Amino acid sequence: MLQLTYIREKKDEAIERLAIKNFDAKPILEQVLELDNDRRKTQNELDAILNEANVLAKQVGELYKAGKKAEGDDLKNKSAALKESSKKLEEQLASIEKQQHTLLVQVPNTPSTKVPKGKTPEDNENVYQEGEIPKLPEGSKPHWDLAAKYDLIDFELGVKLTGAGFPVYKGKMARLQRALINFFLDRATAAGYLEIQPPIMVNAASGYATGQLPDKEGQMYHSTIDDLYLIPTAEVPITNIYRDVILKAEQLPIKNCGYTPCFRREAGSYGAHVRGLNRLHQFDKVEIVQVAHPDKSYETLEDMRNYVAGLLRDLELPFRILKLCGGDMSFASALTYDFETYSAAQEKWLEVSSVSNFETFQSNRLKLRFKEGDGKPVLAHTLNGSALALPRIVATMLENNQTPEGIKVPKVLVPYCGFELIN
RNA sequence: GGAGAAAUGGCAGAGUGGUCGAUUGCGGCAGUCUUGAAAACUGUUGAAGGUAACACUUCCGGGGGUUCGAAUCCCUCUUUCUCCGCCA
Repeated sequence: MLQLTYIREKKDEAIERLAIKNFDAKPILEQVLELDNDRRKTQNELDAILNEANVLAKQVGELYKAGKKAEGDDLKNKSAALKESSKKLEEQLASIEKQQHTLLVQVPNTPSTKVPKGKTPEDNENVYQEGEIPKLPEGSKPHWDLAAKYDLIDFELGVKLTGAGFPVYKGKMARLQRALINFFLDRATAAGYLEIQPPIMVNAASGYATGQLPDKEGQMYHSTIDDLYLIPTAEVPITNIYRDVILKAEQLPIKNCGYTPCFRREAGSYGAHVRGLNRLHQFDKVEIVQVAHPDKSYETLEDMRNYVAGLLRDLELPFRILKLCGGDMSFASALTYDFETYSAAQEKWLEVSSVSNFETFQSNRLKLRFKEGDGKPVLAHTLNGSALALPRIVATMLENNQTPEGIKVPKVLVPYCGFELIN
């Protein structure tokens, strides 16, 4: 959610920047400001009346104490009249605030000045590429065929147990999943991230604070009996740790990481391009989250970008980094880097990580602030990134590393899984 | 799941209808003393809205109510603790 003071002071800048996200903010922001004027006017009126009522109430008390009952009763009647108008104004104020909030939550975050213009993924800027695109020999297979050939992943069994998009990993593949999770967590802790094991169900308040609710309600699995949601990413519980928190400036930056399964309903996305591991309802991911000082958050973003690049390098996967254009960015992000690995048998790039700076967009809703000395609390910046999501890494790994003898395991994972070859 | 108790500022903990945004202690910050530190002493120390700055308003777990007036009384929800039951 954008900050009201920002809209008030820099409306034109906000409109201009939101245009890069192809969002026409003018009408909605003007309405917000109009409501803001109403809000302040109403608040002032209400405050004046409440003040009068407070003064009267005190006087009534004093008069009764002094034994002047008749005069006290007189003031009481006066006070009762004030109450009616204050009640009316309170209702009015609440309604204005609600309208304003409804509008505000519809406005996406303003993109950073570094964000390229554009509408579709084709307009994303390819800022970096590394690693050789492997040339696979004749007869190479996509990962779903390899999974079947070596009995690694059973998609049909998942359908029997749960439904489509809930695969069953078996034997060496299950072990490899575990190895990847441990490898990612070890790397993150070595880089200074505190490991967190959060709940994988959250309440509605958490969903609202990180922005999954209300607009993406349909994307989450919802246990209606207890009104809890299965998390779509560890970002939700880990970021919500800092909901309604005022930190000290010295505590920044805060670096947390966590492994969780992630659940996504992904309603309405079916077809050939989601075959195999490409898109699942349940998958595993290690997430990194940082809370940063506003002056440092873009440095932090570059750190996180380099960190993720290092993971892919160590896994020996060819990858590229895209700076997302305005049209392809998420609602809440100010700047996003997407990481894609090249899946040689499918002959396409697969998104494996997304690293973003949200600036104050999340912290405004979270009320996540920090204090410098005796200063006023200031909103902190939040950032997060996948480091990494497993399924597409596995897909790329299986396809790119296939040999006639079997599938080679990257060296860094061998100590974690205890084998060099899947056959 | 059943019975009882509780929820107050960073923490501990007073406050049961009137001047309480709240006694006090600890912690934090500033100062005095000291070469410096500690100790001691003095002062200061929540958040939101609002204002040029004041003023003013709101907040004592959340929501609602009674009253001229609520941290204090009532209703309701949530959470925590104790006992019992069940259980990995």
